[in-house]
Amino acid sequence: MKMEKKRRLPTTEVLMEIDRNSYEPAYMQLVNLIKQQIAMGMFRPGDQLPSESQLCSRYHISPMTVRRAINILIDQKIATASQGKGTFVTSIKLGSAAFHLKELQDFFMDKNTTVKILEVRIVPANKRTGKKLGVKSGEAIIYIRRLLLQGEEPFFYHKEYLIYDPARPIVESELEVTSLRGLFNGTGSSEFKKGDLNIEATVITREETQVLKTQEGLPAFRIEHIFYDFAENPVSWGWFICRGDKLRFTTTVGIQETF
Amino acid sequence: MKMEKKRRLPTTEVLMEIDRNSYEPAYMQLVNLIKQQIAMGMFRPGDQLPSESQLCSRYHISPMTVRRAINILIDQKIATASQGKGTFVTSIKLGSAAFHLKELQDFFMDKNTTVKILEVRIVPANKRTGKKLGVKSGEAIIYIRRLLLQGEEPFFYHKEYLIYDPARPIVESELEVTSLRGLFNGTGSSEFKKGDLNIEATVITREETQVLKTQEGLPAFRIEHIFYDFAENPVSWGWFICRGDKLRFTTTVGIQETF
DNA sequence: TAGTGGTCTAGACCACTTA
DNA sequence: AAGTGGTCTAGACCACTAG
Repeated sequence: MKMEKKRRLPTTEVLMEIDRNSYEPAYMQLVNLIKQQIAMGMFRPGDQLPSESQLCSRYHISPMTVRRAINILIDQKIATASQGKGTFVTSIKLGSAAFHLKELQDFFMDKNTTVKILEVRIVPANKRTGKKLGVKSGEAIIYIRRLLLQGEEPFFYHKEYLIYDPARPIVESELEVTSLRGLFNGTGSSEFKKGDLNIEATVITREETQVLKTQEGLPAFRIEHIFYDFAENPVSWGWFICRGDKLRFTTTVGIQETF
Repeated sequence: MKMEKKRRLPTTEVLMEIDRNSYEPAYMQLVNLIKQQIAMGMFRPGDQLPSESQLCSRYHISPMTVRRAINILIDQKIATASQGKGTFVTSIKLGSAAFHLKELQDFFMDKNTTVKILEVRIVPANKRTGKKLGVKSGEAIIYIRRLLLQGEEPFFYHKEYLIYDPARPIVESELEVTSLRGLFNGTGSSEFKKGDLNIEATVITREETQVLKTQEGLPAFRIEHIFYDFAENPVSWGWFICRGDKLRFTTTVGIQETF
């Protein structure tokens, strides 16, 4: 069965050329052309792709253009190159799969999404929060609890501890959805240089049932975050709890259908 | 506070040059140089980076080399470019965060990891499995249950439904860890063209407590997969259940410390 | 009109692999 | 020695944006 396919498919050979008048750049056309050939089975995982010079003369484009196309295939994990040997089609790797929080972004961009501030307080840091934020136990920090709703329905519960800077008053707008939305799409003022994120599976606790209007023991995601300023000091530590039935992450490995 | 920093930092100016004798390619040196300048606060989110021609003359490298460096910054989501306007530093976006299954890969590459086949059967497809695998209800398919252990400790429970091809006997080796390991690092024979993955939060069911030696109701991840062959037909559908206390995904957004 | 990024050329030299 | 990928040059032309 496998052999039969391997023998049959190459007969449906495509002899496409690069269209120099297309709006689509030559290097992109080449990327898609090679992807299609892989998808059709003309090149199988492990097979060697034509060398750069072969592709140059075959499609009448310069080495740099071929190079660029191949680099794209390589960082899409579709091919690997090794100097002196050649470029080879990779087989699909689960290890290369990545789940994007972009799916979460949609929640935040939704116009029906609102943020309800449940609580804002200045509190003394305890041992744990002090350690996370790099301040001494007992120092004043800001504690915020938010509830994110889509329409009437709560789906995210957010707790956050922030460095308290007496010189910088807590601005109302920072507490609203805008600050969270900015974090997701990058339009915020962004005092942050970097953030560490962490996703765990968890279950809804009794406290969370109240605000999320759901049942104790149901599955949930816990997305923890620490954000650092440009001096590498932590300024925000907190986490989102999201009902498991409201969120899932999806992705694809292997050849995508982008043509 | 913010203004003060902005005024103070640029005085610590770095005047590094590209070292043409370095093992590190010029374009990579430029990438890291710009990253460092961003990390130091010389360029803040929203700021415009020097134009390509400025970078060319500043560092005495050709336009293509500058271009390459900038493209890297762009697809690392550190900068955005728009034609006619310039290249700008982005603020960090949660939406660009990605969680990699590479962390899972470590489990599979571990030498202590073993696979115990709990069950292999030819079964008739029911309505649901038939739909997933694209066969009629009642047609014969393969059903496999595996348990993955690290040392003595079970951490993954895997159920899989496979297309049954009478012409291709079930090879013993395919049932062992090798086939799963190959899926993760790409060394397998890989009949698959692509796979769709899906992660949900869930809780351990009664059946799963038996094999995973844990308690009902504890949090867990459920990683579902469908793999397609080169003709785009589904050939495998299944899912992994992993104890929530054994697995977490981590990632970083913003400027990485790669220099 | 001047400046920006986006693409592309037609080579060159190097490092590595294989025979 | 021949073939491969990896890097880089010194320009060119284009499309877009802004004053």
